[in-house]
Amino acid sequence: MQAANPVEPVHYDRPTVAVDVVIFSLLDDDLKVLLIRRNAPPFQGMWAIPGSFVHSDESLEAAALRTLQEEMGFQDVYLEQLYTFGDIGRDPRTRVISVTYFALMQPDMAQRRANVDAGETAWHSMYHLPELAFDHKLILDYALKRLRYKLEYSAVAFELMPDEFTLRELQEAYMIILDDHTLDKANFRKRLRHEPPIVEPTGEVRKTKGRPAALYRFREDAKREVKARRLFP
Amino acid sequence: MQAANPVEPVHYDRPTVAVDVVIFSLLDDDLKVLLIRRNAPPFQGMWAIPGSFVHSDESLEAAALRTLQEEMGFQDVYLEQLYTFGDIGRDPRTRVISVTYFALMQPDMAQRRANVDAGETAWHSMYHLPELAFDHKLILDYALKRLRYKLEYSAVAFELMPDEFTLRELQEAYMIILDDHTLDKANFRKRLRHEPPIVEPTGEVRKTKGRPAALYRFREDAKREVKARRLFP
DNA sequence: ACAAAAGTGTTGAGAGTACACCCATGC
DNA sequence: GCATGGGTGTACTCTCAACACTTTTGT
Repeated sequence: MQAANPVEPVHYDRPTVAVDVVIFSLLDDDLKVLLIRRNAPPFQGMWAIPGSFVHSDESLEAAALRTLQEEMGFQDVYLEQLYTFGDIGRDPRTRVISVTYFALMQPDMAQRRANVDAGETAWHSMYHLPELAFDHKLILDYALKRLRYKLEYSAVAFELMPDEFTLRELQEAYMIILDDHTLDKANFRKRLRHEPPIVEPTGEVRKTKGRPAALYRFREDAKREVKARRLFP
Repeated sequence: MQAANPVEPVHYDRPTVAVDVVIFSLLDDDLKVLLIRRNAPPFQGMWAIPGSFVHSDESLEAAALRTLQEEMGFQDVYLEQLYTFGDIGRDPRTRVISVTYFALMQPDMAQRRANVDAGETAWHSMYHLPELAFDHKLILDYALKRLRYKLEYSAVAFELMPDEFTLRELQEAYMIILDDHTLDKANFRKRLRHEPPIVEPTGEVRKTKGRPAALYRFREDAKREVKARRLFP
């Protein structure tokens, strides 16, 4: 709105603005994304990322949180803006600009989803996606790229893990998200010990078959670090 | 437009959508950004990032390119989407959602700016910014962060350099952008030799006082790489 | 010869990788 | 004891920062 000659924006033909939220979770040893089946044209019967139109009295992030509330029944998750898609033909009905977000949800949250609204929603594996409406395949590809990328340089993995976990479980999470099941156990753990350390033992253990595994939690300062280090505020 | 129950978006009260473009260039051994002085309220007399409202028949990128055309008279620059700002009160007149871009411009381009439109535009040092309208200070801070970040992992610097340059000039560019004038010459050059090499000698030299310096250019494949490696398409 | 800037080589510390090994528990 | 997974140490390579050094030009 900062044209050289500022004119009241109302003179312009305005596009519609939506938010779409890519909601990730780790369930059943797989990386899942929440999708909604469309029950009306266009793309009727196909799956889509949950979204809403942005109301004029709410911020973009508020609209994304409202979408989470509507689909999941709560909104305390990690949320980060992804990218804004605005090509002309992306919605065949009318011009829609979509500000996309991605959300990371702990598995216990993901499971107590109450399927709040009437629509048919389901977790889908990112590695076996159904046919998607609009340009949503593109959005998911991009979201995955960003998630993987953030995994390398920050401690976002925490947002997808339960409060307590073993180091093997954490390593599994990395391997699932990166789709690389060859990570070396010893080296993975060495990286966790690097300064500053991001996990700390709880003192408890989890019994498995074999030697019991120590339980860990994420350090509070590491969590703060994730937000501070955001390159995309 | 992907709500669980798709409704024609026209039912909603729609915000206005703008693009704002942060245009960087290296001039006079300084990192500069193009700003426009506002000649009407609000924020009259303050400086702002160039921008336009998005027309309903153009993509976001097209709107950003049109803004460049209007302010600079041409549009062949590096352009990348930055972030979308949509808080409620950011424009006191009405609700405006701003999709921001950042552009990198070679110095010869930046100099032949014909001050195309009537508004007062000027290059300002990123290190001595005037008071800015709206939330534009925030946008600039973020753009600088992203530029610095991209400098580390990709070869975007090329977009700010002339076609031919000496290695010292390239190092100067890095030091200006990173605001770190302690880079080691030998180590800087070693990094440039890493595979894959991103510069190649032209065979020409530039006379300075002292030993003449070999001229280099960026390799075409390195330029392509910059776009391919975009984590933010 | 000297100043000025271009350009290179050497060294040592630390990070990443591959891989082998030891430890605690249940049966 | 042995299977099962948890947990660690070592040795090798590679990257990178620090710094000293050599080379080519103009005056």
